[in-house]
Amino acid sequence: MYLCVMYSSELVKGTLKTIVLKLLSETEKMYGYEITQKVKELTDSKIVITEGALYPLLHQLEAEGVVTTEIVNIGKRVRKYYTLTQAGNERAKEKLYEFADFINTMNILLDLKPTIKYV
Amino acid sequence: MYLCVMYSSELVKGTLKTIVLKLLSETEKMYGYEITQKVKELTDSKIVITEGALYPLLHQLEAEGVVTTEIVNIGKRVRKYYTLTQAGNERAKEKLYEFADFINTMNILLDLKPTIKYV
DNA sequence: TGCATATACATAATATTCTTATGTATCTTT
DNA sequence: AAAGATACATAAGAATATTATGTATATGCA
Repeated sequence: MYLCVMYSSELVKGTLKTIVLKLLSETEKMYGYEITQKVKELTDSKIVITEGALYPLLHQLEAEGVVTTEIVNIGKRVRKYYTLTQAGNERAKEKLYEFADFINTMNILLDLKPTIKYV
Repeated sequence: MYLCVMYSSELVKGTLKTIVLKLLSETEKMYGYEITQKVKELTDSKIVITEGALYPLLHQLEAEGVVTTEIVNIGKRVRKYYTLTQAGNERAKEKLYEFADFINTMNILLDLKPTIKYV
């Protein structure tokens, strides 16, 4: 038994679509399980996407024409790859811009200071 | 009729409690309507808190012992002031810290810069 | 070799949290 | 005098997530 420091679910809730679109926008094609693992890895398990949240979202994105799918057989198992459409790429950009703007507004509201990062 | 550029409701959803606690932590006491106006003002109407969301939250916070209330008569009208308890101040700090950390994680995940430092 | 864990999809029941609508009432501005 | 602002409150409904469940294959290890 170990302590997993995750964020309160409310916080993460509204950002799932943004996260998924961003990942798809830079990786050409990904499948559902891969997305969950990538997010887990990149966030050091601070954000964990559940399947019950992800799959319905992916289906919704497909219905909206934001992504197209491609089913690939891996041995006897099936993988469903998702690729952004052109409209999907636009959607991803919009979502990212909106989120960045939202963070700026929240910084003002909550009085958080950005720090300069020297790499 | 004018165009109000607000964020998608999903985004704002999870942050209401954090916003309210932050405002209360720096203003000693506030009433509901005042909170809605303050947020509207500070965010240039980009974030608008609805009463249907705020009042139930305030009642919940009171039930949890995070705030205490004080009813004040203004003429023939009634105002209900909310003040953070000591536990409420702790809660506010926690929520702010969590949000700052969350933003940092999202920045890494979405590849946005710079990072936010909560002091 | 068998059992646990990981991979990989999916959906249903439930919970949470918000929007929208409605209700009451007073105060202020035009 | 009417419209809009102030000030509270709650209920119905929508959206989006959690939790639980189901199916099936693949892999690691004891």
